[in-house]
Amino acid sequence: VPFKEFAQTLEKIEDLSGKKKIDELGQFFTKVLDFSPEDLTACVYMSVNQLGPSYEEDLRIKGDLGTVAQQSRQNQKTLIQPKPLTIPIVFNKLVKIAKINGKEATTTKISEIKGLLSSCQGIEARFLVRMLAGKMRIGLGEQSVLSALGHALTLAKLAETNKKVSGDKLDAMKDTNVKRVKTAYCECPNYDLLSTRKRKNATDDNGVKVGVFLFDLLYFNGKPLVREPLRKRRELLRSNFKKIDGSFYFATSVDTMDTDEINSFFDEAIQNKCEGLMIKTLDTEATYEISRRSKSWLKMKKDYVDGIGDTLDLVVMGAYVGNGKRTGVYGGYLLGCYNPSTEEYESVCKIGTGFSDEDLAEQFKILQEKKIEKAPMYYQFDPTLKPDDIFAPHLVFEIKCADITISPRHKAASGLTEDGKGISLRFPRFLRIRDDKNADDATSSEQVLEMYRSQEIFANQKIEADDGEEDDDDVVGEDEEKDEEEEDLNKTNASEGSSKENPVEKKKSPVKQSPAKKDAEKSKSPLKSTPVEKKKTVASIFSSTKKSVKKEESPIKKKKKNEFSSDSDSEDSEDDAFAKKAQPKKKRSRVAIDSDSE
DNA sequence: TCTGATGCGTC
DNA sequence: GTCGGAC
DNA sequence: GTCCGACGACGCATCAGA
Repeated sequence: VPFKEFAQTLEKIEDLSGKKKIDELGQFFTKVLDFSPEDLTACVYMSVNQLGPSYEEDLRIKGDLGTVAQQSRQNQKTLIQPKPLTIPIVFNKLVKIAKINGKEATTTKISEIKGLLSSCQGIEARFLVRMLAGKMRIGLGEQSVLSALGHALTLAKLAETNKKVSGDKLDAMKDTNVKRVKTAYCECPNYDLLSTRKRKNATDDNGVKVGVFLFDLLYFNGKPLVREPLRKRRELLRSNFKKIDGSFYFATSVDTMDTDEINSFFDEAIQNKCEGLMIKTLDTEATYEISRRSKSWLKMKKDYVDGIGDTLDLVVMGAYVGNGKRTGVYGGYLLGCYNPSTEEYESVCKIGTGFSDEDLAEQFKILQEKKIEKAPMYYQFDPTLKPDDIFAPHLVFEIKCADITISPRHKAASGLTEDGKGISLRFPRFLRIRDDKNADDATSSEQVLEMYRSQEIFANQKIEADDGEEDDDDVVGEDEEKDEEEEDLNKTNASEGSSKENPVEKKKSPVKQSPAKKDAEKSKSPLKSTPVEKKKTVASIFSSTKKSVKKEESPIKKKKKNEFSSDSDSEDSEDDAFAKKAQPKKKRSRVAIDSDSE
């Protein structure tokens, strides 16, 4: 298969929308199957920008090679046209490059890449560069590639048997084959967890005890269990494996249909330092599907509830230029809290999500007038966080986060802690601009520290209380108290003023969906007492104890905030880079050939 | 050989 | 991990 | 409801450079 064909397909896909992307790729795969089926594997991998199954040894091209690739592009004199590239040539070359290591590895890789690039013609270079940069940006990912494969198999089969089928029938056949492909994909035991992740010092001498909490069984004695309902998988898990104190446990769980029980269990989980619960159906739609969100696996976390969870008002110290669909506006910001005693702003976190396109456009405009030459003395941040643009303290963002953590990079409250370590936020997201606050009204360093501490105290109080007992039952009873805890949660909210424009706190459900199965039934589950209308579904709740281990997640649609947003200005930055001159400081360009799931 | 920076994976 | 946008 | 691609903190392993 000529590489050019592939590149042209990618180009088309980029311009198409919706299902047409899948059709296009499906047709390409069909052609491949027809002409040189042996190339199909490489084609599939390259479509998802991988060099092999992820359980195999790391086949990732490292170093800042994406930029190298871009830059070396301009130096191509292209005097003679080398012979055309093919899929296997490119694929094998990339694998080879990825495997180079040892002394001079980077230099060798660079020259190999230059070589490959100079063989490129026309459109080929663009996609090669994108592959090296780790971002294909054609709006087509793993799920769509699987669908395309299903389509291709259908078409190939039909061609082979010389059958003709009409529209609806064809679509139905495609659907079945897509399903087959996806099921097979789930059943192949090539999950990441099977690859031995090399950790040099597995014995953790930080005093932190580490344990594995088993919660599912997908493959046993050579048989995939993916199509079995959770109840059965769990039964097999529990009857065939043994708990080992200190290392292997079964995830703590409760089987119930009662939302009060769920709420109690949730509270308990939080007190035990868990992030929350996974709520799963035991029997209905309870098979296992990877890489997917569904209603039969729901995540319940405290920070999903409006008005609960940590909220801070932080000053925009600087911003970073946006990439991809954020080109032309800022893609993220550096935020800080205010330390009144030193009159300094100390970085707390960067922020890059929660914005609508409209938000970003508006902010870009506002901030142009606040730009200053260089970071003032009273801005405290790690050099590695240096923003592309720096602003005078002015704009204040309200931010929500899941947790407050000690940070190796950020400076917040670093003058107030014993060890001089700073504080940062886990999973920060933008809520809105606080027009009503000046920069020095922002959350103070002291408040940030206070929030961190009360979070710790909160988590500790229960642990101390029942220290010594339980801690390792696989089925946990329910809790009793819970009201005082919610108060504590509220206390950590630093945006007192919020209520101003938010007289009525719309409480959002703390439940979101997760990967696994698809449609089940409707279920809404407010944290506060209100019982839930449920059909016959049984909920099974998982959580781990103490220093928890967690997995799985997913979002449920929020409310719509602004129904509208100005057109997104996606631009092709590397193409621009070709046209112009070497992109001067394209910091942080990722250079893996990757995609983080198999 | 050591160390600081950073790639890349986890959440 | 979170989130918004397009379909 | 799905899928995709913007973006977060942080820790380990690795590599360039001393």
